[in-house]
Amino acid sequence: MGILRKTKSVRLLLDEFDKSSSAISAIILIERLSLEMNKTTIYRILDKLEEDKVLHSFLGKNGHKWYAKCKECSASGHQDAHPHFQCSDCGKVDCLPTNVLIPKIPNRKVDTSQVLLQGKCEECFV
Amino acid sequence: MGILRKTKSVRLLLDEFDKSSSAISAIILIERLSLEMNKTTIYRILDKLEEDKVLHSFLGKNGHKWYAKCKECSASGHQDAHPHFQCSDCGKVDCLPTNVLIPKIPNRKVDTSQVLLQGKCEECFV
DNA sequence: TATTATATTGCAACTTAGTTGCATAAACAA
DNA sequence: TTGTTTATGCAACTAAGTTGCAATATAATA
Repeated sequence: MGILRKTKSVRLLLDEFDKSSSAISAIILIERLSLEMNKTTIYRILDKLEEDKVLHSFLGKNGHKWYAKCKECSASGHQDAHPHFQCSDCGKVDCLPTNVLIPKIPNRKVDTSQVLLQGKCEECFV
Repeated sequence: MGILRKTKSVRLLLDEFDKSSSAISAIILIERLSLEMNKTTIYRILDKLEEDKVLHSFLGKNGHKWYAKCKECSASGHQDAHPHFQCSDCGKVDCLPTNVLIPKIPNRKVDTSQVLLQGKCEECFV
């Protein structure tokens, strides 16, 4: 089951995602909210928000978990077929509005796909 | 610098990749070769083989590192634009010969791209 | 072949992202 | 306000991957 009670911790976490349009990693959240709540709480709330399809998660370049607000996810069945872009300079991660065409693979059933692009973001690419 | 000496450990590791056409995770190698060599040695040799473009690496579904023999990598500049497929049932990982078309992203420079597909593989998809 | 310089290995200890169990505290319905 | 259930904090744990260093194997040179 997902989120059942709107606690202070849930509100604080959601605030962070409302503040920025970029994705946020669990590590960054733990750092940012270290005075407000425990890391265990953060991991648990993130899990639930994902279950509730409020957030979607994916892995960044080091295999660390990132989260972003779901927009078109609920409509398309939470497929997250959009690519994620991580800047190799500043580390920032964004969801790209583009859709990547995943080719049909013979004899296999593709359920989910993750596309991670790396390079220079708008600010670091001068 | 990459591999300089053809040691017993290097040969044993390369043997594993010659035996199977699938990708192999560092964890699996550590398990398989536990009697032959130390995990530190395995991580170090994998690093060097990747530097030498003999292997390429990518992250599986849990953020764990996987390695596969390079085939067209050297030609295309080690871009690894091919997708990797991980079976959600048996866990096996393969390089797919297909190429995924990565769309141009305005105002950004894309250097590398990773595509991980998950679903049922040929054997588990009945 | 013996010697020597250098690369490689094993080991133990460490780092760190994420998880688990349990006692306590906060939500919320009645 | 009371009682039931959910959420939280804490400490301890798990596991992938890393680091420093002493010992060993490789390969070039004499």
